[in-house]
Amino acid sequence: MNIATWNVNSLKIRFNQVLDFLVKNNIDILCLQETKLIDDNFPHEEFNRLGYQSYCYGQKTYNGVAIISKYKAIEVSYGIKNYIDEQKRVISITVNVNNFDLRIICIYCPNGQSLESDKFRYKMEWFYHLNTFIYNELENHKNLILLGDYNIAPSDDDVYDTNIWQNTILVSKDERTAFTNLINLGLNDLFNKFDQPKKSFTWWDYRNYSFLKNNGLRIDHILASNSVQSVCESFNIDIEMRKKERPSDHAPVSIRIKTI
DNA sequence: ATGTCATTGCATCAATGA
Repeated sequence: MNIATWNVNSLKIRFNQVLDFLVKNNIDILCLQETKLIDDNFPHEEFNRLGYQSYCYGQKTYNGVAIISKYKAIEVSYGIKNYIDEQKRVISITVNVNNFDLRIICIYCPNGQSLESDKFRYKMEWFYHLNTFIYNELENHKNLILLGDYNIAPSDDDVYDTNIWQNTILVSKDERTAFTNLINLGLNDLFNKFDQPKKSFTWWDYRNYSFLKNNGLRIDHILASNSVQSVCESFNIDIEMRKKERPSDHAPVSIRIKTI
């Protein structure tokens, strides 16, 4: 079973690339971020035609998340439970595959802009509520995967230049603590389960030929509970999609898990 | 490297967010 996450930076613009990615990689479940589509405009029929169900939680202009799945969801939930947030950043589904209940949570974490900004305070508040939410989700779902754009590079290995990326947004101590706090709930960063090339990144700024120079950050992550980690067979960052014409600034990240 | 890209509103570009 192949499960992926991708910040597409507008599903409208990236639609054909998404279809291509799904088919070429035989993706079973894809989590999307920054769809930038209201739910009325979501292309459910087109995904249907390829054999996928789709679940969306979007808004105009900004944010927006969705899950595309070959398996029909037995449960769908929107947002972070008990946290009122106008920004559409979280959607979760449960699927049942061969009597294996799998909880998939797709997240688009706030960027935070700069450490002094109101947006940073919102980011920290948001992660606090996400943590409580995931704690509760883990109580109810043993097999859980949390995928998406975290807007946090967890360690200095996850940035191309530690001189530039030091005590700034995406790498600050507080943000890294928020990431560690999620791990401490009983999750594993599946990137670390396998040997990875040095300088593996998932996002490159559109500016300054960043991708050409591999000036990137690893901010898109797949975290999984122990039971899911134990059946995970591979982890891949698909940088080919970042090489396409008119690409997203993020590359898709995917895993393969043994279906029980 | 604040030298790109996507969206919106009312415009044939500026403002905003990432």
